[in-house]
Amino acid sequence: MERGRGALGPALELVHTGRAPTRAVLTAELGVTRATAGAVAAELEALGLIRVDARPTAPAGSQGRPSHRLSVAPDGPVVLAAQIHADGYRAALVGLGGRVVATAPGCMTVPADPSHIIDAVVGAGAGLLRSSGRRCLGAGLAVPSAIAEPDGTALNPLHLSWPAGAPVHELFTEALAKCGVTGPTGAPVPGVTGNDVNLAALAEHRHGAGRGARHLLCVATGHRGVGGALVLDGRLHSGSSGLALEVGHLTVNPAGVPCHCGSRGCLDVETDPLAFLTAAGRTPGPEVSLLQQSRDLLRTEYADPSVRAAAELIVDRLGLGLAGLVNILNPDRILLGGLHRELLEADPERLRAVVADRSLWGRSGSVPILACTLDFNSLIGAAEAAWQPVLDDPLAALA
Amino acid sequence: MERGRGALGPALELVHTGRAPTRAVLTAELGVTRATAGAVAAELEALGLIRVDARPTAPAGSQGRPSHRLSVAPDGPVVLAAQIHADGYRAALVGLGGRVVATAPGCMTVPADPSHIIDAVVGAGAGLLRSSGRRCLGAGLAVPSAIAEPDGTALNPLHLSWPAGAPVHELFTEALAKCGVTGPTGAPVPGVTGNDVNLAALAEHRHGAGRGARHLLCVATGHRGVGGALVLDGRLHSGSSGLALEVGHLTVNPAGVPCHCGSRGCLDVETDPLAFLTAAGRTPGPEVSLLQQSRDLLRTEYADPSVRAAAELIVDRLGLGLAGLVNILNPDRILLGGLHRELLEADPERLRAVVADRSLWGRSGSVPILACTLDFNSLIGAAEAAWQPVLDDPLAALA
DNA sequence: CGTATTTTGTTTAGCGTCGGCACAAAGTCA
DNA sequence: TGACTTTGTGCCGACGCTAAACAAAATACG
Repeated sequence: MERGRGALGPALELVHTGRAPTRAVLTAELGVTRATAGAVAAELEALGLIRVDARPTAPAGSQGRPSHRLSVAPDGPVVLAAQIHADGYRAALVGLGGRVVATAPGCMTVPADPSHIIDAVVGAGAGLLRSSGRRCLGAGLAVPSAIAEPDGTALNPLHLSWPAGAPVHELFTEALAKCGVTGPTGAPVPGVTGNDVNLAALAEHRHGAGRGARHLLCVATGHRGVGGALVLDGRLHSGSSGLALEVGHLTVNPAGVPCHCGSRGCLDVETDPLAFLTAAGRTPGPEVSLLQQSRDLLRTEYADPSVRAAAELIVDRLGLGLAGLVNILNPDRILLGGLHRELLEADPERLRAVVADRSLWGRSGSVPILACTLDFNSLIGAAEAAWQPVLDDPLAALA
Repeated sequence: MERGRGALGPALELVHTGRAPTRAVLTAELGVTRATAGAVAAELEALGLIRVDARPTAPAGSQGRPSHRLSVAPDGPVVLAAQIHADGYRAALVGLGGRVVATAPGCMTVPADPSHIIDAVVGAGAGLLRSSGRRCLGAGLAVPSAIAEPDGTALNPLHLSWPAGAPVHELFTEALAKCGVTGPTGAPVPGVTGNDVNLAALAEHRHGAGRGARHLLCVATGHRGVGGALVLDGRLHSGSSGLALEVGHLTVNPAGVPCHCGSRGCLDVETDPLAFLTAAGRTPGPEVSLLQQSRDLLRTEYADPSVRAAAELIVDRLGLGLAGLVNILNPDRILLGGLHRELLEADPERLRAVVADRSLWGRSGSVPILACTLDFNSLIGAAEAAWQPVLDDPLAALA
């Protein structure tokens, strides 16, 4: 008599996100009886997804029977996570709980042809799978471009020198089949594809600085342009065709530089690494990434008045853009990544003040603005997206 | 053995929105067996919420056994709907299916003191309830101001000359108790309060031009300023504290007039009725509302070049604002109300072209932009919000 | 005109999931 | 050592559904 089938998914998600360290809190979080929570935990353990400690652990200074700790199975199944960025690609195996199980050395090839690069990164992931010998339940790919749904084409892979409309999802699926990345049924695992900032936001919500937020807004800039993402009640909001949160074309400087969108003074061109370097009077070199150059500048020469002034200028513009987003989305937390994160950490108060001042209700209850905390959050996010079917229905996903 | 308790709410919602005209389609829509759908329908009928026709109706040119029509119970329970606007207030009783059962004559008093007006409108509604003798299950109030959640205070009741922060929800709840608007338990019915544009969007989604949209964006202007609303998967998205979709401060004219928000050229001041009248070179008179004046001008003098030019100017700015929202929210449908609706109908192609041109992915797949179709949509929306608990769990709401 | 077909609705039996409850286990507190 | 607190399990029944057979009411067709 197997019990707790309906609660299986929610329960796994609670353990996955670390919100259910014991069966007792699982009981409370699920709102079921102890009997059900126990059965659910037993079934998840039988499925090889979670581990229930044999020995109970007594928390200091508490009475009652000590509870057995619940955790993600250390040798459980994994998903293949892949990321393509301006300078190369990266592949990894990620278990439940966002644990990186194995990583392929990050390759630094300029990703010219989409099909080659996707084959290469999936090949690297497949190699990790073979050498680790672990079961694979899914695969996710993060790409620095808007991905149209449901076709899965990359609409603006600007700094990848890919053709617009590249069929990323199709290529990824084919590569997974070609490289023999198969699931429990023997068929190739399903592949999910997404924008890197979107996936990073998902990862931060599950395992990083976004934990517990109901309406999480994420804004980041890595190379050129600015990306945004919104996680609502734990699910990525990607709009009706995957193109939501293209925040780069909010006007933040009416007298600013022209943007390819036809307007001028867009967030995209006014707050990215190039804008910062230019504002600081530096000419970017070709050797390292723009993000790296601006990060270095910010960290080593913040005392220089011109650098500081440039940072403040960018912060003010970013604040204006964030305020606009706050007026529209009313998030309960904002996370910043890439250069925006560095700018926040350089002067947290200035950015918060601008946002509070320029958003309509900022004074009454201002929004917490925090830095992303997860390393490789886009990669972890790709894994999260791949885990989603398992979290939604563990039994179906393992069948 | 009562069957179909869990599916009760979804089933009622399907009948409520007219998407389940017979038990057969109810079966299909719910994804359950005919047995369950039949039991659910029987139970809803027993609760007095829906009606199952005694005689079957045979659709022309179809074989098989003709089905019995499902409809909302004509003499079922109602909710009290109330609306306060710049020129007065309105009260009505609304049944399931958005049917207005009774209306109090719209009162045209300038609503100076919140407590008096709310007492008056609830009093009018209570009078309707007494004379109709129908059961009341809830009450909703639409207000032309952002309403902060969860406290229910009106943050910017600008054209009501109310104090900012007026405790609208509290006053509404008190008025309901004072006027003896009681539910099945004998206790005063719960009151829900919301922004008028938000509620209008909800109503349009359930019964109007928004039917079937998964991501519905609504933008409207009635008097001064511009309001927005977003309905996601059938639920109003009001942000983490009820303040989302304050779309009025998107920049649509960098060289425009200053706005009270500190910026200039905001949607709020560049596309409202006053902006249109001013652009057409007219000085607004005090006798009728700004909306009425601009509507009259648009309808009767559209041939006048200055009027037409003003309309096109406003349409271009509105298009810019909508394009910004499309980039951020990626809705699958846009609905316009108030003057914006009139402007759309005066020249649909121009607005659609501007939005397609200025939104990032507008060319590939442009968003349908339609006019609101429901009369008194804010009022109906207040009723919808009041019906929500019943739709979520009919048994609990009737207990 | 009668029979087959199609579609709708109902009845009955049964199963899976969960809650309720009693009981057991493993610690702290006095 | 015994009372208390908290965690975990076994058993039973209730509830909410599915499956499948049956019944009903129309059209289609020979």
